[in-house]
Amino acid sequence: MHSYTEENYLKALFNLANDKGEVSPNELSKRLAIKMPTVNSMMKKLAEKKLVHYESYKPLRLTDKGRKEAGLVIRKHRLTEMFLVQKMDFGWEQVHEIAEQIEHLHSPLFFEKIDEMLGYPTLDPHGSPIPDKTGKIDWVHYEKLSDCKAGETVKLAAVIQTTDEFLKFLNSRELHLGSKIKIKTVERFDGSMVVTYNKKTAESLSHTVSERLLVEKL
Amino acid sequence: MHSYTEENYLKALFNLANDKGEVSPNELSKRLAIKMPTVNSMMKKLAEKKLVHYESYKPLRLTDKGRKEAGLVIRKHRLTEMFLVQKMDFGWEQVHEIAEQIEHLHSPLFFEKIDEMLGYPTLDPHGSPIPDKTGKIDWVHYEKLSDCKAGETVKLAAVIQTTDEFLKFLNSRELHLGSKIKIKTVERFDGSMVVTYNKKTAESLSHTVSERLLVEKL
DNA sequence: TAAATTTGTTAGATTCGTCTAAGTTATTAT
DNA sequence: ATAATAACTTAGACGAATCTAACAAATTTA
Repeated sequence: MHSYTEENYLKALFNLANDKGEVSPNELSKRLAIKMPTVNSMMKKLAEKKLVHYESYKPLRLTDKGRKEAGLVIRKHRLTEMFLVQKMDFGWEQVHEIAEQIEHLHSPLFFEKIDEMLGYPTLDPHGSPIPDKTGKIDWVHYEKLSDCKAGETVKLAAVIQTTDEFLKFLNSRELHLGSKIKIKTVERFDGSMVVTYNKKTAESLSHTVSERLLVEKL
Repeated sequence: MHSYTEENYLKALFNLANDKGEVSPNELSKRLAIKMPTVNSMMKKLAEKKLVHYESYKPLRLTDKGRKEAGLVIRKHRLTEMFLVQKMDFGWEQVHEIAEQIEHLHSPLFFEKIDEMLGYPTLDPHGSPIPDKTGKIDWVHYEKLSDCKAGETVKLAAVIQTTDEFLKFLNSRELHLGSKIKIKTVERFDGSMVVTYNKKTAESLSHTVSERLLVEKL
């Protein structure tokens, strides 16, 4: 079993991994708000445990084992978020903090029960995929709303970089997963969009917002 | 805020306290399965924090502050147990382990929600009182079944020393909180009792069992 | 390409919670 | 009442996870 701390490093490595699966020590240090030397020594420790590939001055990569462990922690996190929203009536902007703690519980029974109560969900409340019991993620390809063109109609499928403030912002605009969005115009200048959704009058979305919204084309 | 570890010491002190509110370092050491010197230094630390009264070679006592903090941890534990049983359909013998972990979460919101969903319960699934939001316990006086006499009819109100095995034993005998128990005979020799309950034929309960069952006289 | 900057590493210190070994005080038993 | 035992304390070590200071390598910029 891994410590609370180790689990957090694994999760961060997983979440930061680019298409090559590589993460720089510096990125990791910033993400965790932990100084580089600490990260460095933890990477050596995780390398000892065969969870991370570590070589001096090279990017970090999770091993298959490390990726699986990370996936299982993320699974617990996302199942928990789903449970909090669906069974305990929390808002999608409230659940991250709580799930950050519950994800570290050691109780297969507890998470199996949650999974069952939820009907074995595959997506969390923000539209992110829930890893399966082997830690694997079934990646679905969505497009960023910011990559869509005027005239298209799309459905909001997932939200990324889900900070508290961003989710509250979406709440205030009544934008939810599943919202059907029609793109009226796209500004050349700043990439902002005018859109309509939910029978409402036109709303303007900045590029900062639209690149964090993942959509499915209809 | 107190650490996970400190919370466990406070809880153990609370649970071990006798009528004088005193606990010996040795008892505490045994309960926590932590060696005496470690307990000793932790007591000094908690004394620094004004959570424990500590004097060399004297019994330990929680301060008012310490008792409050302990009560609040126990509150979270018992609310959690109630939630697991009532809302997640766990058995009363399954919830202790999970609650031992969840009790250390730092999220007032989470526990308030649980409390609300449960309708502000005052007893946990084993009949133990749930401390209020100030950490205070509303002690109710029940009698031990072992102190009752032949001919009496009582209602099972609470179970103490609730180990896994003991609760499973009660399950196997179909003894639940609320069961109405008629005491047929009491053995002089070993204190065992023959009782009937739940329309069943007579069952024999050893003294070891009956002294862990708290009852209300009817 | 050489200097400046950023990134990464090493070395050594600190805090927390634990331990063992050894000594001291209190309690129990003879 | 003294010896034996049990309870308690002190001293010192250790691993985990963190830090700062100083140095080394890689990258960027001039």
